[in-house]
Amino acid sequence: MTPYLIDDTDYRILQLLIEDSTLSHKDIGAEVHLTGQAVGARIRRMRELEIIEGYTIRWNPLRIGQNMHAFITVFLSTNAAHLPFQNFAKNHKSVAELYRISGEGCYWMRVRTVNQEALTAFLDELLGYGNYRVNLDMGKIK
Amino acid sequence: MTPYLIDDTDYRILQLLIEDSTLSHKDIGAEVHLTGQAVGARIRRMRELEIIEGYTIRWNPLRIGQNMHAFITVFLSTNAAHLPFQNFAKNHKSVAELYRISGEGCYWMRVRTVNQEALTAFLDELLGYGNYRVNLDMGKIK
DNA sequence: GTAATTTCCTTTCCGGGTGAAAGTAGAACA
DNA sequence: TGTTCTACTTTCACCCGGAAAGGAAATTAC
Repeated sequence: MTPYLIDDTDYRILQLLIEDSTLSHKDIGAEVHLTGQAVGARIRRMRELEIIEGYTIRWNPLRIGQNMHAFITVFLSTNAAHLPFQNFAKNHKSVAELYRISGEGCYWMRVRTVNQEALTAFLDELLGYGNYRVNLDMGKIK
Repeated sequence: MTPYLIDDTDYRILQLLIEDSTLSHKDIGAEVHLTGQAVGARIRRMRELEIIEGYTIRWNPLRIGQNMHAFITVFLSTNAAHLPFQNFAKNHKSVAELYRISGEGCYWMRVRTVNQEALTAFLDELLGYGNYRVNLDMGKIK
């Protein structure tokens, strides 16, 4: 499969970077049969096209005591509730991700807190905007 | 809040790296009042503690035609279905994330496909293991 | 009270990665 | 055949990152 806007080589470079973004351009080049500089140029192009949005790290919240990880579906009954809710979620540091969704519910979000009390406190706040359904992470499989 | 195992300086370094892992140790040091080498040592320590698991990129699947993004809750009725399902999900490239969950449902997963047909095909396969509830991403807010 | 140890930092130094610039090969097209 | 464009390689200079050595402060033992 050759994706939109990029060729197979770009796609392989992208996959390598997703796995390990510290790979040197030279090492990537050895994989895809290019010089490091050519790889650099392709990466720069993908950044300009905003295919690559930035560089970040994979990290483990559990290791620093962020022990609760919840998937929450939010149900809002009135139109007026949307903006206040969005502001609440955007500004709350426990909300790691937030999406508008189709299907059951209005929003889906990923929430992380240090412990159960903090999650309960979060849910109490959330009740001010609408109803919710919570699923707790009981183990990452993939 | 000072998290488990690491001090405030480590935490600030971690946050900076999450935002942009290409920041030089020197620049991070300027933020947290350390030399680049001291920052490097702290980062190395966090890697050894597996707080930092690796370096990766933030990228936009939409830009290369990965147009469908779905949050799927899976319901399995029999014990025997779990292992086959896990193998299916682990090996399927459309499954971006997979968690065991508490609450309604047995598993939660994030699925990305190029288009609606591919998602439908995926769901047809999924039916071989159990039932599901699908929510489509209609817009990322955070 | 003082010496030894540990921890964490800074300074110094070297290998190697990255980006810019210049040059080259091949495809598209009139 | 000549022109242009694109994508690559080569070369070069700069800066980053890790290793090693040295120093300051806190902790522990006697």
